[in-house]
Amino acid sequence: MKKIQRSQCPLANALDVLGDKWSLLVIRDLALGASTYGELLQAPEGIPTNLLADRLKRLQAQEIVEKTAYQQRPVRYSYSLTEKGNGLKPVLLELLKWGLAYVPDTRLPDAVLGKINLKSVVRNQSDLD
Amino acid sequence: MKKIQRSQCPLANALDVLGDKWSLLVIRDLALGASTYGELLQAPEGIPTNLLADRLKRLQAQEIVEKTAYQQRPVRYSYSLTEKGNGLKPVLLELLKWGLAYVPDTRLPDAVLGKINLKSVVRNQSDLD
DNA sequence: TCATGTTGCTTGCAAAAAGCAAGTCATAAA
DNA sequence: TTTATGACTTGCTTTTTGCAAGCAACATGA
Repeated sequence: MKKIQRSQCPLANALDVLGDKWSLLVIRDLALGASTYGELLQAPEGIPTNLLADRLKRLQAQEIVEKTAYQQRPVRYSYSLTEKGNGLKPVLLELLKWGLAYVPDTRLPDAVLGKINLKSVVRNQSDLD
Repeated sequence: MKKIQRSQCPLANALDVLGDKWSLLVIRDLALGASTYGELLQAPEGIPTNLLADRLKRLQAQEIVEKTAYQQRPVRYSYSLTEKGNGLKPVLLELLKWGLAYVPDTRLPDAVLGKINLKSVVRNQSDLD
């Protein structure tokens, strides 16, 4: 069932996993502290529930996201980024900076401003921690 | 027919433009020196010609790419990155570094190695190890 | 002049993915 | 017993993707 890779280019391979409109938004929300399925559904972009389920499966298969049951009866799950997932934070930050710089009518919500260190315009892995 | 934006998040807006499997690959090739339609078609990933035409149109509409006729009789066109398009290079670099660091069986072709600031790639790659 | 080739696309169509609404299942609380 | 919540799944329509062809404007060679 595994697809063969389009090329050995690391960028093409990254896009095979992340090249859609939702995956990086899910990763954004996990990076900003969301952890349950319900919280991820609350994102302002309104991801359809079947797509959220699909993306979480794919991201788990890629070991970018992990799922753990944090309680039993009733069982409740929490999602979080793996180390590989955390490795995407510099990507999120560069895309964010590009959007802010070049796409009109974009801004960071105040709630997010507190979590990101935009002063360090240089990429810094701990910016989104 | 301009779509309304999903949210004001700069990341979401960036993904509305770039969130697919081909756009950033086209931008990669332009950044690496490709300039004609035919050259862009030669990318190892094998982009279908109708999708290349579509992506070039969309990227021009977003002012990420510009098209100029560099000769008449016969008319020949060259594509290049605008300043907005060049602003995506840090994004390409971070995605590339992530792919190199975390996706198995990826590598940079020798032809590309000469064109990229290898120091920054290597330095950050070791940070991720 | 005619056949052939090259560049830069467009068109048609089947298959895959996205998007929307509704349904399901295991509890838990009222 | 009814209602509610979390975490999804299913069904169906619309949109996008991915081939394969086709086409127009020249250029070149016989």
